[in-house]
This record gives sequence, structure tokens and C-alpha cells, in this order.
Amino acid sequence: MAPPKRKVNAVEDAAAPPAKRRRRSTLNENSKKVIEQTAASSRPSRISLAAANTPRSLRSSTDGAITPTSTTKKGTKTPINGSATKSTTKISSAKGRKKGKKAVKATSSQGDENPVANVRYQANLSIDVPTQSGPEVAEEPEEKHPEAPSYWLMKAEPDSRVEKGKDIKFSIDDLKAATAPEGWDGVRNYVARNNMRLRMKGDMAFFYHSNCKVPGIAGIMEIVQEHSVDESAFDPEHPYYDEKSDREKPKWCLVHVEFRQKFVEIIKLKELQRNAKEGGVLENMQVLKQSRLSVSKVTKEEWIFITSLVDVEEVATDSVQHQPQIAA
DNA sequence: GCCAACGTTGGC
DNA sequence: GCCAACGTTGGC
Repeated sequence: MAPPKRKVNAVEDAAAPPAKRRRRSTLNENSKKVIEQTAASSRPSRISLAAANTPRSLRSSTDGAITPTSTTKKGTKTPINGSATKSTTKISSAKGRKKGKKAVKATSSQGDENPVANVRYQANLSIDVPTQSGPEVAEEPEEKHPEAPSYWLMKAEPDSRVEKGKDIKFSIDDLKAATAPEGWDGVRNYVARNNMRLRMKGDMAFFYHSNCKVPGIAGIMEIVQEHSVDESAFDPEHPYYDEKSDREKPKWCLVHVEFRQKFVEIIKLKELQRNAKEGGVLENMQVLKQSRLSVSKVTKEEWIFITSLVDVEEVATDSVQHQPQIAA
């Protein structure tokens, strides 16, 4: 039944302009800071479920300029961590073709000459990847250390697709255009949900474009609000309505995110897969092993490595921001 | 609780 | 559009 859904665009009112893929972007100061910050810290992310069950409608603002319902535009782009030079660690060999490649072994290794990859990260490795199993898998996440952020990868479909009369399209540009924290609703998969429950304000996440021409990581966002009840599950009109979800005992939750940066070039799935070969930095990356997971974990090592793939130079010279430029 | 059938995801 | 992977359901 309810398959792992993705971000659903609230098209009810303003059917978001089918902003298709664009190109351009830079990394904003904020993100830069975050990246450096996260790169410097380390902690096994163990989280606690604590959390506020806040209706989706309850949108909060994290820093000024936020209006109810929409989003917040942030970002002034700037290059990522200086040390994060572009290094693509070309390891040819497309790892698996069909989606959920039953990926490789275990043993995370470093990313070769990638300066960033030389750092030893242990990050979230302490968390076991939740495997598909009963509905109530890992119901209660463990404790989380509040000092450092955890990293995630969340999928959304950038191309229009109508479900129950509503376009569920949601791209990095849509998020960028939002003026208020965006509730990432529609997740209807237990493993993904459990991952969601592990999130905390301050955690960072990759925005992944899926089910599109060039799937891959399009940018970065930040979790700005603890998880709360996903109200869309109770709305019969909503694409992701779940008749089995009881309001008294909500099954699904969401987190609110804010745009942080859009990569100049999308980091293609293919590239991620190239680095997921045995011995590759991404060999254990959850999303590459469980491709159908709409919300997955990213270890710090993976995070650092992936952000290092961003073309820093290009980003650095591109100071323009926010304007939606036509891609291609 | 096992497991086959079925349905969905999502890369290609 | 195809189809592998895999989550969910439901019979037993």
C-alpha cells in the first residue's frame, strides 16, 4: 500500500509554476558555514524521538523573512569549504544499473585524493541501517546527541506528476522559492519515517531529484523544525491520504526544511554510483542500497565527500542567486 | 510467523 | 515503457 512517498507539493492553491530544472546557484554563506561546521564536528548520531507533534499548518520561521505558508529564501551563495575542492574520484564502472542495486559490501574507505575524504569520519555509522521489515520497525529511535547535526538525503520529484488530481512535483527550485519552512510531507514508508523521526533541527539534508531525466542531488537544505505529525495523512483529498492513519495515533510525520543551496550542477546518481563500488566512499550509502527509500541517512563521511564533488570554482564566481535561470 | 502474490518505485 | 527491487498484504 502506501509506498514510500516523497515530498508532495501543496498545489492546492497556487499550483506552483512548473519550474523545471534550472541551473546555477552557488553555495551560500550559511551553508558554507554549516558544511565547515559539520565537517569539523563528529558525533555518532543517535537521536531521540522527542518531539513535538505539530500540525503541518504550523509553520515556523527560523529567521526572519518568513511568511505563513510559503517559504524562506535564504542563501547567498558562496563556495563550500575551501578544502573541499572538486574531486570526482573517477572510478569507472557504473555500479548497478537497475535501481535498487543490491550494493556492495561494507567497509567504508576513503575517497582517494579528495582532501576532504582524508578526514576520518565516523559519523552516523553507528546507526544501523534500518532494513525493511515490519511496520513498526525501530519504533523508538535512540538518543541523539544534540551537539552536531546529522545528515540525510530526501527525495522529491522535480517533474510534474499528477496524483489524485494534484501535482506532486517539487524541485529544489520550488524549495528555494518557498518563503517559509517547507513541511516535507507524504512520506509513507516506515523506514523512511523512522529516519525522519531521527531528525533534529539543525540537521542537514541533500535534496535529491528522483524519477526524472537526470536523477541526483540537486542541493542542500536544513531541517529547521523537529518532526511533527503529517496532517496530509488525514486529508482524503490529499494525494498521500492514508485511511489507516488514525489521528489519535498518528503514523506519519514530517519535518520542516529550508533551502540552503542549489548545486551548480546536479550531482548525478551515476556519479554517486561510481563512488559506490566496493571500497568507494559511498559503498554503503543507504540510498544507493535501498534506492526506494525516500528518506535515507547520509554519514558524515559521505556528506563531506559528496559536497566535495560540487564544483567550487564555478560556484564561487557565481554570485547571483535566487533568480531562476533557465537551464539548458 | 511464513511466504506468495501483488503493487509501487524509480532507474534506465 | 520496461522491469528489477522490494514493501505490503493477506491466506494459511
